[in-house]
This record gives sequence, C-alpha cells and structure tokens, in this order.
Amino acid sequence: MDTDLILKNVSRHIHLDKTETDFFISLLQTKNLKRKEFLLKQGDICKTEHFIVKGCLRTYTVDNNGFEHIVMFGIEDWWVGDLYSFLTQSPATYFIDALEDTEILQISEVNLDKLYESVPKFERFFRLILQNAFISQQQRINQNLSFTAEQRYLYFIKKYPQLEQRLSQKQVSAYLGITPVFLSMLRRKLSKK
Amino acid sequence: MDTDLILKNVSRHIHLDKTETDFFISLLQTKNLKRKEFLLKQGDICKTEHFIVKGCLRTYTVDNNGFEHIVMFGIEDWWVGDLYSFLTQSPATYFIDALEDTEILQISEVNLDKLYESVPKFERFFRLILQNAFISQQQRINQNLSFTAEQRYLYFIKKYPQLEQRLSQKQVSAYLGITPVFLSMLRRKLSKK
DNA sequence: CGTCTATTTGAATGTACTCAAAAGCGGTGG
DNA sequence: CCACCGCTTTTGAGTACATTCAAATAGACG
Repeated sequence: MDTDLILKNVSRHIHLDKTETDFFISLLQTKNLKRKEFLLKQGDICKTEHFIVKGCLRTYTVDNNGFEHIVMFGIEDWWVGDLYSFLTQSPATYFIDALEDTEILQISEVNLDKLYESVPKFERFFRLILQNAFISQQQRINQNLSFTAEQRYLYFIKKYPQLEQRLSQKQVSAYLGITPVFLSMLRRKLSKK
Repeated sequence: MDTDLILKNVSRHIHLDKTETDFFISLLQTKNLKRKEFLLKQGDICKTEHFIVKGCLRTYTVDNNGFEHIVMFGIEDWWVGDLYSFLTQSPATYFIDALEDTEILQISEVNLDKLYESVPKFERFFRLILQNAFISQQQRINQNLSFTAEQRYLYFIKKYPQLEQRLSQKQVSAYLGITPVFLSMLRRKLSKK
C-alpha cells in the first residue's frame, strides 16, 4: 500500500508514533478507479471517507435538465466524500467519479470511529482539515456572489493553474457555474487582449 | 453571564462534567452589540470566536462598486467569526455587524488553545460543528450553481422561514446574490401566482 | 479509420442588472 | 405626537451578461 502521501498529510497537523501510525494504516483500504468510473452515485449510502493518492475526482450533482454542477474537484493529497451521507448513512446527494485513473485510500465509518477512540489526536486532525475546507468554501461562496463569470474564471486559473491543465473546459465550466459555450467565448475574448 | 444556551449547544455533541463546565465558562466573555454596530471590520485581526446568545449578525464583504455580499447570517445558537483571520492572525476578509441588538459570548485564541489542551473533547466538539457548517456551505454552493434566483429565494424562505421574517429584503437579496430591485420583482411575480 | 464527445462560432433569447423616479416605512428631534 | 429625513421597496424602461439552439470543426479513444 502506498502510504507515504497520507502519512505526510497527517503529519502536517499531528504527530504519530510508530504504534499509532501502524494502527492508522491498518484501518485503510486501497482502491483503484479507472477514468469515468464512479466512487459514489447519488442515492447510494456513502460508507467510506477517501484520501486521493493519485489521480483526479469530481463531486457533482445533475439537475433536472441533465446539467452537471461540480461542487469540488479532488486531486492528490485531498480528502473527498459525501460527508452528510457518510455521517447520517442517508442517500448521497452527490455523484463522485474519476476524471483520470485514480488511486485512493478509504476508511470506513466503523474504522474511523475506532481511530477517534484509540487515537483522539485524529479528532484534532480532522478538525483542522475541516477548518481549511470551510474557509475555502466560504471564499468560493463569496466569489460566486461578488464576481462575474470572467472574474471567477481568471481567479480559478490563477489559484489552481496545475489543476486547470488537467481538466477539460467542460469540467471547468461546470465548476464555475457557466455553460461550456460561454466559457469558450470568454477564452476567445481574453486571448484577444 | 447567560450560559444556558451555549451549554445546551455544547451538550448536543459532547458531555462535560462540573469542573469542565466551569472551566469552559471561565474562558468566555460576554459582549453586547447595538444594531448596526460592528463586531469585526475587513482588515482587522479577528481575535475571538463568537457564539450568539441573542440577536442577529451578518458576515459579508463589500465589492469595488460598494455592493454588500453576505456569506452567512448568524442567529441564536450559532457560532460566527472570520475563521481564516482568527487562525492565522491575518487581516480579516469579512465585515461582521449586528442586524439587531445582539448578545454574544467570545473566546480568545489563547483561551481556546487552553481549552483544547485541558479538555480535548472540545477538539471533537468543534470538529462536529465544522462538519455541519461544511455540509451546509456545500449545499449552498451547489444551489448557487444549479438554481435560478427564483429557486434560491423559494428554497431560502422554506429553509429559514423564521429568519426571513427578521431580515429586510435588502439583506436577503445580498445573501441570494441578486439586487434588491430584482428580488422585489420576483416577489411580485410569485404573489400573483 | 470511424464514432463520439468537446469546442468553436453565430444568431436569437432570457434572466438579471442599471438607471430613474415614486411611494412606503421607520426612526429621530423639535 | 407629528413632521421630516433617510433608507428601503416598488415600478417601469432600457441594457448587459449569459444561455439556448444550431451547425461546423476539432480532438480523443477504441
């Protein structure tokens, strides 16, 4: 199992000794997803939380007209899941699928509870992870309220230049909340400047 | 000090004994805000986290054209603050002010660190608070991507009927991401149905 | 190579905004 | 307690940003 990255991720926030590290790793399970393969479908119960070792996932909904809306992308070193479904064991709101061949590490609800109980430091760890996620989501809400589509696009490519390289324009537009057609028009306009 | 509500808020997630309760309360400070008074201004350092005992606050930005954009409202039983500024002691992104005369309980960074150290259960408590906040922010992002202004308005008054009563249309429109003029038009249209 | 999906381009349309003016409402001071 | 002032809400007309529809082109994958 490829645990280097997740241990580095954890050590950024808390320190684990050898025993704790081994115990943590023993609770994880590897999973590989092919491009376009689903990790979760709307309506399923989300039974695990996921850490991305390699690849790229998207979390999204599909509206009544069949349009996809991406609430987040996930790449290496990120945690993803449908938190509400996971916590309440209710049907998932979101679809999660792979935009590239992807390798993840999973932890089940039972094992996560064991982890919190045996190594309470992980309460702190996930608190810190959630703080960061909360802050960046709040920024995104603020931008959706304050910015035009053009400003949101410029901000996105500035903030995530490496990510944008890996995504099709269709995916980017579904994240920004505009149509692919309009994004294409924006790009043409911007390239003329 | 009026600690009933905050103790009920805490007890929803963790159990405290007498000593822990007393210690927790000893770290808090009461503050009263008059309507229109600021709790935090953009550029200030946010030195405390806040629990609302009574009243109503809004967290917002002001764009280059002078328009306000509300990222969240806070009422009784909610925690509010500028988390990024609080954690990094950097200048605040947001303004926070009172829409009604408001009573809050504050905890400083130093005291919160003491609390985490002495009563590690609070790591868990704030993790759970953040999980809920994360989920509802993600829902809001998804709605901003998926819904028209009319749908967002209808959802808002359905989800927060009691809150909407307390807010002017101007505040609601700044939360929904539309102009007060357009909200007025929507309401007229909806009342005709 | 062929098929399927993504992207580009143009024209018509719709959603939401700007500007402007009037009406309503609430707070404050005389 | 009333009158006035300032801010919010309403209403209408014109405008801009973003979408829809449609068709052509480009690109990716088996």
